[in-house]
Amino acid sequence: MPQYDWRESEPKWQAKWKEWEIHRFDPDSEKEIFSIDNPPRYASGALHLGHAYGYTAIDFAARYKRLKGYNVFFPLCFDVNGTPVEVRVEKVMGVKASDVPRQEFVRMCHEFAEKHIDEMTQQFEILGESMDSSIYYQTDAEYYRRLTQISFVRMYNRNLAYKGHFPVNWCTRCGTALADAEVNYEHRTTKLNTIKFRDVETGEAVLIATTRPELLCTCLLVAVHPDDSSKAALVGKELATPVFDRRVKVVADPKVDPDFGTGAVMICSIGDKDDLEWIMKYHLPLEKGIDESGRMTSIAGEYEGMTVADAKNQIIEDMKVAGLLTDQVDTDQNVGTCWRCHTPIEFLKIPQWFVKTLEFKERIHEMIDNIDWHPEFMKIRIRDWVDSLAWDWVVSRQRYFATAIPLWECEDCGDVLIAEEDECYVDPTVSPPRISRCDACGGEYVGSTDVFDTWMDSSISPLFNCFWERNPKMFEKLYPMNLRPQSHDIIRTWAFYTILREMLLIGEKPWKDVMIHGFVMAPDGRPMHASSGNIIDPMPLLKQYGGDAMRYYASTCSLGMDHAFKEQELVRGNRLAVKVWNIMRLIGAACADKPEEPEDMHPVDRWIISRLGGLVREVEAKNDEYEFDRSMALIQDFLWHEFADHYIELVKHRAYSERDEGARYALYNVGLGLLKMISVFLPHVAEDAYQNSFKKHEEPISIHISSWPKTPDKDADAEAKGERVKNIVAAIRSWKSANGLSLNSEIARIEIVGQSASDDLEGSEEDIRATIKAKALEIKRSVELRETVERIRPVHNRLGPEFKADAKEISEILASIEPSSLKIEEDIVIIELSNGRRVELGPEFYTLDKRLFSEKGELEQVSVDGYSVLVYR
RNA sequence: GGGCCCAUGGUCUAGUGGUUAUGACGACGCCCUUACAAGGCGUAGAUCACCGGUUCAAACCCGGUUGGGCCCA
Repeated sequence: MPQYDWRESEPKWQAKWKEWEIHRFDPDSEKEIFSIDNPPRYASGALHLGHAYGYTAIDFAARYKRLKGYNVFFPLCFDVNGTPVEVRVEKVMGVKASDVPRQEFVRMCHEFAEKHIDEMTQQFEILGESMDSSIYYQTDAEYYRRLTQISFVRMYNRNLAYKGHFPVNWCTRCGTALADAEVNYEHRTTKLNTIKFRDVETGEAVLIATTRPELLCTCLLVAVHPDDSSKAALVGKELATPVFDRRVKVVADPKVDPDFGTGAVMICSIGDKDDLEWIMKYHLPLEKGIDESGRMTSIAGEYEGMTVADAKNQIIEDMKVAGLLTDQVDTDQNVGTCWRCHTPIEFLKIPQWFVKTLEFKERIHEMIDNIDWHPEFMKIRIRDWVDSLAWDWVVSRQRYFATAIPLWECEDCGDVLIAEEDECYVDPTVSPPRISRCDACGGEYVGSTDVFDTWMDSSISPLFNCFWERNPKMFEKLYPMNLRPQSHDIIRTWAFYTILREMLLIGEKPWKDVMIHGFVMAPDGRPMHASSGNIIDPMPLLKQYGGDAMRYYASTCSLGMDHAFKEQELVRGNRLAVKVWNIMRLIGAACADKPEEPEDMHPVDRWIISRLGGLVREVEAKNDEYEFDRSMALIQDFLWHEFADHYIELVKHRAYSERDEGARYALYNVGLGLLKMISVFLPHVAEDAYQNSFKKHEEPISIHISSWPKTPDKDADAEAKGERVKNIVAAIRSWKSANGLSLNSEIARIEIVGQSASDDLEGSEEDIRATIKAKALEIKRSVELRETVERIRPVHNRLGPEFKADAKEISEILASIEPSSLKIEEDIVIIELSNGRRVELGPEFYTLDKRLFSEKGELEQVSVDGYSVLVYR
């Protein structure tokens, strides 16, 4: 007996798909396009479960749309930029970026990333992802970075980008500015120090609590709450700081929390965003106590040159010795940290390039509203983010491995010489400016050593995909794209920046739909973190279960939600693949020649065909909303139970020996329809089964470029009839099993008793008899046997609307009636309520479970769908 | 502290006003039905997180509480 072996099958079909080029986007085709703004995979090398799930969810959309007849644009792409690569190169190569010549370091980064790309491409293949290498890109290539630069030049020339001189988030370890989106907040415990300021006039001590005593050297102001009566006398006074003896004024400000610390707060330049607000509000000068590398400046006097942490410890020690520190307690704080290295950020005033954001909030909102968000509630998240923005987007970084900012600045007067568009791509640290001397002052132009935030590259992925600035005709044809798929953690970055950039550059939304998927969590439901030791490597799982099994896991994850990883779903995925393969093998055996649609078909044949049509419509509806978990649940339930357990069992007797055309036609077409729908999820086993059982009768070289199944009109009559046959047969099979009989054991005789049984089951008699292996089958209107009521059941949804408040009591009385004492006349049940009211209930308000008895006991009875099925052993 | 989402048998999960509350994995029992024992038929196992409210009727709608996740401050 042959068995499905995914180890052999999966690599075989992966190689064939490549050979056949079936995932190719055809730029010349007239077919409607479905384009996917695929997230360029970050060039880190290691595949994690989140990738395996996320890219597979996207692949579901790609494969579905291909079957629906679209010319699908689904690029293979990699993101090869930025600090993470730099950090890893520094670690792996044991170098520091600042110690190596700039171009040499950049070259090392390129090479490091490049090494991973083949491996990552292979990982995608193992997962059966249908990305197209003919529309490949990677973000560190000059063909890509050229567009980043052109887009900046254009924004600069339209006054949408500018150099700003105000404080920015600064990572002292990475030595670069960071956007708000790159700042994470971490809970930390730190010391809240109560220190003594001195009233200059009276010499009295004034206690102030602070977590950052090292910033005393830039203390500018002390604030108290205006309603704080105990501090009212201080307002307007002048205080002297400890250690540095700086003179600062006291003001009353409602932002002060009178219950925190001592109720008096010191304001320095610049400890945190609150300080910054106060500095703006009171027009205080900015003093630079900390430098770019995180060391104290000369303002800090004897602490100059120390790191922030050392300076803090030292100043606390010194104050202790001097008796200026009165108290130290633990306090929780949220500290902003660098997204990459988790170093606490500082606010430093270092000139940076900005892209205007704040003045476009309204237009961004309009753009957001014009996009379909899946799930819908993700729209709320991006709206909240837009509303919360307080600063423009800082796009310059003081790093190396990223797109160069294409401009030169005059050494003397700061005049900016921006590159011409046709100069791009240009690295101004290498290429000389086109004008050697500054027009204004004759000074020398020096190339900018700043690079772009890598989101400046990522946020034009739709423009790159649509051949912007390369092929206007294709751009017209492709833009806007159909779908942006991504995870929810980068709504504030990738999704937001892309909408902003395309709005500024094109004036139109980048995509019609956005699909946001969640995270794969550890099996315990907590996030996977190296520090928690709960990271699951998908590669051994892929080796153990295969690509289709991993894809099955992905198909169980609902859109937008986080999901605890469950290995049991891979087990189930394996089993489903085997089941699919076996079902299709049976069909192949019965359909050596292609069945034609016959004039007459049995009710069960018409039943399964009609039901498939309904399923296809439901699956389409779910797929169109990107709710692939819903459609997979529908498909597998139908395939395994309705089709395999019921329909196939019902027609086996006809399909083989009799070669009944109706059965073969239904088997073939329902089987192929199901196989197509499931090929979106399990592409390998679907291809294998297609090639084995269908290909010889079908045109398409692969199931993945075949057409989506047709949807025949609903045949309500056949559906009702088939359902009854199914239930009768299932009940008898179940009865056999319960009685310890093997399913192929013979039964002497079956009688099916019911008012309309002969009409209902017309044409299905032989399907029933042969399937349950009864020697004789008879259908009767009634039977001369004693009938007893076993149970009476209230119909709640009829009783409720009719009897309102009394419904509950009526239900209880009905359910409590002893069946043997029940009196029914003309189908009317009469009961009496506790309040004395007499109620007459028609048959619509209750159902009766009945049982037939033979005095001799030679038969058993099974109730199903209102029929009595009498089984004579 | 704010926004969004979630809470259903041992585990994961379906279920947006009336159901004997779905299925999967696991457990147990029976059955080798010539597509499949990686199968089939069953059994056990859930006071639907908690407290209030709306309603004739709530797992489902509303309010609150607790716990978890994501994002932000």
